[in-house]
Amino acid sequence: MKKEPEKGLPRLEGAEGGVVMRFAPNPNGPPTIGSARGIIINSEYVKRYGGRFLLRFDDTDPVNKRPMPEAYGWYLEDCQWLGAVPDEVIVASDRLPLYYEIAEELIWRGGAYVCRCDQAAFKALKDAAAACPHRGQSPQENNALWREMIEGSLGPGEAVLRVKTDIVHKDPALRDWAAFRIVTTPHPRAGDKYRVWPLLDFESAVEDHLLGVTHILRGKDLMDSERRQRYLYDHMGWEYPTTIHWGRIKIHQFGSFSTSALRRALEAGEYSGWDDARMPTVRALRRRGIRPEALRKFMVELGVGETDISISMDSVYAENRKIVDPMAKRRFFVKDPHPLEIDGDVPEVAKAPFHPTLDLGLREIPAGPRVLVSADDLSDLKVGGSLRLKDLCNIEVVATAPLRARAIGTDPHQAKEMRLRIIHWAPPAGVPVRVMRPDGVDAGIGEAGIREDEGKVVQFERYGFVRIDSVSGDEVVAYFAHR
RNA sequence: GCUCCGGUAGUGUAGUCCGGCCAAUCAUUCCGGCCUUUCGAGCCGAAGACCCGGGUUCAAAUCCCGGCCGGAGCACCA
Repeated sequence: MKKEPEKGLPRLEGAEGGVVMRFAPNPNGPPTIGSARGIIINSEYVKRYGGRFLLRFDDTDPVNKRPMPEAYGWYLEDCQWLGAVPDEVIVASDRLPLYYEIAEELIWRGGAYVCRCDQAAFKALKDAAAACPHRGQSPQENNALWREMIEGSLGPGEAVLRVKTDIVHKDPALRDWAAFRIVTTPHPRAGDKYRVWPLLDFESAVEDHLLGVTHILRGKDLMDSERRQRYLYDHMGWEYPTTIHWGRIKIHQFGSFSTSALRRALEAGEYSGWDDARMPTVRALRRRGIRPEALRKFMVELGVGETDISISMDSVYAENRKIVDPMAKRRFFVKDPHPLEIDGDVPEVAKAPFHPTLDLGLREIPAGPRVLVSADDLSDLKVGGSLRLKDLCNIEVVATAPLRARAIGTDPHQAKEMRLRIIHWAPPAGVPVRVMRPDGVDAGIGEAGIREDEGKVVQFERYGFVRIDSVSGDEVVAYFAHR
């Protein structure tokens, strides 16, 4: 029996009655392209089956992956921009009392114990599949020690609460994992209100149950996490949600990156900000003029396979081009401008269409006997050679250095008959433009009308699509999207 | 060392659970050609893959075993 081919995302097991799904980042930086995948796929399933999409901040490490206060808002902004407004926002660091309650119940149920081994000692025992001396403590003893952890008579490193699993489990990764540890470093949000913080496996597992999450999408690297968490669910008599794993994602254009590494590079001054054109963040893509629909389409087509994948931004760019091409005005931008003197009849003003196929009207560009052409086109400007300046006139080059030509007509049909190469140009009185690209910065002169396009995505003809980021008194800054 | 997961064209992806419709889907990329006053868009065409070896079967991308390759976990990180 064969099924019809699925298009888009694969069916979710048991989702027919609606789903509750969450995206659960640590806000230690802004959302990256990888985060976008989580945001988009989770919210896409909720759209498809109905239900609730939750945004939960797993911000329970004040030290190693210290949350950034600004990042909470960034996630909200980027979710909204991606068309995934959460139905509810949960912040783990606001909810420690809830976790304490459950921890206590777990202790009384005999599912957890306070371990006072030092880290290395416990690891040695664990690797030998041997129980530590504290494993046999009674619930009463454990509860007393747990109180000491919370009340402060035990210091960091002196005790952790462990969930009992199977100390002889063949996979060492699953043996008696730590659920809480003592941290006295103040939390960016909670300050020094708490000194006992849950670890991911406890916090995430408990929240998923509390929130009624039905389906969890997470990285393959967290497969063991699930197996660990199931012990907790068994102790508590809870039912574990359905899980789906996906492989690691690597992007050709950005290589491997981690939020922590990006943060260090940023702090070292290597980037202008989290929305630097070179950054693999959602905000950087937005600034460059990538449309959210392009990202959604791309992510849905990627699917949710367990294979580790290495993707290229080319596919995102292709999707984006389809969206942006029909609406982007055309503009002239000349990179590395060189002056060109033209003898003869050159129109004082060029009238050029804003779009090659759509009727978006015409723009007027001041021209005259002196224009600028790009250094990239110099190789086509040889003495005796002729070409067409797009929307202006046809010329024959009479000299290089300095560059000089004579006008040989304005008719585009003539150019066509002569099979002239067509290049673009800019007026000397144009506006200086800087283009911030993932691979560097281009500078040049653009037609003055670009000043009207602030915030818009336009196409610099024969150069690529850009978003006009800012227009100041004497300069325009554009962010490069793609060709 | 122990444990877990994966391997379909350059890159992704469908098909794998329930073997035959798969001489293998779609997208992107690349290469030709057409069209176009942009090196953009559009149109047409082409190239390109089941990791390897055994086994089961009338029949294997699909099931089984072994190998190889890749990724991950074994944190008081997420």
